[in-house]
Amino acid sequence: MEHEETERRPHTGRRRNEAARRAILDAAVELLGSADEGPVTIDRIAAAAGVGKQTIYRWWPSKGAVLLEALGERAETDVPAPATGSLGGDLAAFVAATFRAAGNPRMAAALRGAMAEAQRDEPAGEVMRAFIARRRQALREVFERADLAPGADVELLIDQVYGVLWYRILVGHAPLGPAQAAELARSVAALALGRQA
Amino acid sequence: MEHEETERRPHTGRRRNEAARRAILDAAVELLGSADEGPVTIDRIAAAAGVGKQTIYRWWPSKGAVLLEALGERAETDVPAPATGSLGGDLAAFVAATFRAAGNPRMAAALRGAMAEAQRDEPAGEVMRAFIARRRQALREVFERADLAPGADVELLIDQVYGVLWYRILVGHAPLGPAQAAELARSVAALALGRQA
Amino acid sequence: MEHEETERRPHTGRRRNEAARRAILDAAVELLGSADEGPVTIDRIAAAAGVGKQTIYRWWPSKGAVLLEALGERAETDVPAPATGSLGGDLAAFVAATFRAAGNPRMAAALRGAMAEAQRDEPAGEVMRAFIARRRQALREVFERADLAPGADVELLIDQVYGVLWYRILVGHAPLGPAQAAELARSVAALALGRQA
Amino acid sequence: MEHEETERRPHTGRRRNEAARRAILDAAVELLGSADEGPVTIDRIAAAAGVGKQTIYRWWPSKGAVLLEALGERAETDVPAPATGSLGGDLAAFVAATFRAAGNPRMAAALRGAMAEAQRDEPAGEVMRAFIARRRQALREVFERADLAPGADVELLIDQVYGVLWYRILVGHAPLGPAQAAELARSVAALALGRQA
DNA sequence: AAATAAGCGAGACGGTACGTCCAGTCTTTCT
DNA sequence: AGAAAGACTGGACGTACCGTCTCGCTTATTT
Repeated sequence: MEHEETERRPHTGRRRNEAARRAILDAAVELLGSADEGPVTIDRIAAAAGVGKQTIYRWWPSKGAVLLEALGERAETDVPAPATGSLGGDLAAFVAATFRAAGNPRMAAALRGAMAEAQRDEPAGEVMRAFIARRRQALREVFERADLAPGADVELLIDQVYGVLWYRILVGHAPLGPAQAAELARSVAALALGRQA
Repeated sequence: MEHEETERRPHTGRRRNEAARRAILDAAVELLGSADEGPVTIDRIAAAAGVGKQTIYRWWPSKGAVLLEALGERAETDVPAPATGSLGGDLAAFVAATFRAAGNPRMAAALRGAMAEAQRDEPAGEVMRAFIARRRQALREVFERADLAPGADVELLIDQVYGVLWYRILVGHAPLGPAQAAELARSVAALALGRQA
Repeated sequence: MEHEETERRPHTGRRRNEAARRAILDAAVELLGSADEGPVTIDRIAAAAGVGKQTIYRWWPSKGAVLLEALGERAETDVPAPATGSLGGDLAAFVAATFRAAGNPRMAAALRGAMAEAQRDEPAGEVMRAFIARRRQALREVFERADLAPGADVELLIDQVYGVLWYRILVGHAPLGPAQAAELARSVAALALGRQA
Repeated sequence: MEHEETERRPHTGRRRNEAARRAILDAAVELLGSADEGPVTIDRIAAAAGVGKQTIYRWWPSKGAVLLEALGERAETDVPAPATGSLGGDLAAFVAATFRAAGNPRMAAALRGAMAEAQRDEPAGEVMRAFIARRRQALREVFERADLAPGADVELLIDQVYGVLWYRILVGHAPLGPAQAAELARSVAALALGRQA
């Protein structure tokens, strides 16, 4: 945890806050991922980030909000928008990247903790909804590029992709591998295009 | 403990008080549902049930386990197995009943709380998996009565039904009304039968 | 307690099990003595005696009462009344025997626990006062056999013997050896006889 | 973490709240004294002091330690060191003040509870020994000012004063009035000076 | 011999207090 | 003025005992 952060952010007063903000988010993701070492507490995030607790509460309203913002940043970079030219291809690429990111055990643990937090903590719930909305928008754009069957309900299609993903993350009854991603993409593409799965 | 000394002394001492068990489960659902009055604590469940805390901990490993067992019982009675003669009809009936039960604000609050609990508490997670497995089995039987398209993946179909349901319960971005139930049922039936949605 | 309401129904049913009573008292002393293995609880006494808890509560009003009765029996046999012919000799013998009994680490632990119990539990307090009174009476007889100085206050002399003993048992700031016994006996004898210590 | 940076950083962070410390000790004595209203619990001390439980456990190892520290402070002020010029006078004054303080029913109840606590709780026992040692030292100074008989054992004399006191507090078989104090002082002075009582 | 009365070991029960842990806030000191 | 350190209130947690209350069984007395 306490690597030599020596040169930057030695703790001087004044507006040196951006480095602290980064350290907090990084520590949060780090701790969320390594779930075996006990629960993720604010004290532990602060200690890992080399930061006072008050510095966390200055910028985020609650523990859950920190965790979700940390995850949001991560997801953004892990799932780039694909453009293969066909809905089937785009969907396959998108779902595969999403499953790959979420299938990482540390990330899965983080998402589970974040979703649990969002159920209890209203500020965290808000951050979760924003996070979810951004992810849905990314997938929506995939569908909007395509020539969908008449009557296809894009919101339901999005729900079917993310619903299956979250359901599996939270319950853990099925793996999140490439094969599962492909099959889900195929199934949803069939619904979208009005063709046989 | 339970090695087979069967023949002698099958049980000594006072028996488990079934009335207390019922009171605990009922109080748990009751409190989970009325989430606005602060968090659901073991002390409050015990007080509401007129029971000592130890009596709860004697029979359940954690708070979450109590809540989930309570929910499991409730779900069992709220969603009877349908038999309309067609997959479309059965599925429509099943999903409608499920959405109706889960759409009840108290039940939804209870399910959200229980799923959150399951993420943090390993014993609760186990009970949640058992609960989920029972619900999946009920839906599986609906599919197994029908003449599915070759290559239809029943487990994925089940995931799509419950995935969408849980995703909406937990994120709250879409209602759980009869119209939504019907549309989801139609969509999954199309996948199952290999026909156009 | 259950005196003879004689005429009707002299006694039906199973009789009190004397072996159980003995086992309970023995287990109590045993556990009181071995203080290192955690606190002496009713459950542990019952288990050690091979007896149900109810059997203890049928015959004693509280935990403390059991412990004190157990100790009382023990003390009775450990300190026989001496008769050396002189107050100095009798007192020396009596105090020496008392110190020897109370100096046994197991016995000391038992006495400490019993006195603590007596402070919190009224029934135990009563048993303690009875126990104390019997011990005082034994010592009083030693003084009454002697030719005391005029104005010697026997009750105060008794207090000085047992006061020093209990004080040292409870606080543990000084040993309870033969030398200490002899010195205390000499000091009190001097007071009693109105001579120089 | 804590390598020897000794020289710098004498203390960071919020300081111990002295007002809270006082409130806790005062509440403890207050509750100990009014023993009729049920047992003295940590929760009740905390509530009466307007303090979180953790603040108590941060500074004292157990309930008994709190009670004893509270009593120690009280005793210090209740029994000032006398200086009448003679051992008999000093002793009479000291014992009278001590009996008066301990004879107060609230104080007596508090002392009984504290001694009981000290028997069960090792940390409390330690605090009790420190308390006892301070009281003994105060009395020892009375003796050391005087011209004692050769061979007088000061420690035994102290034991005889406090032994009788504690014995009567704990067993309750005799009052703690001025007459009793005077008689005890006279008796111990006689032993100390080697004269007739 | 059957009926009736306890006593018994086992162990679940309602309660109460314990001591621990975290969240989120407040305060002190250092830079 | 802003940050780290860390004490603060509050409140839930899960554990430990107490003393009571059944169970199913055994042992004695009465009919």
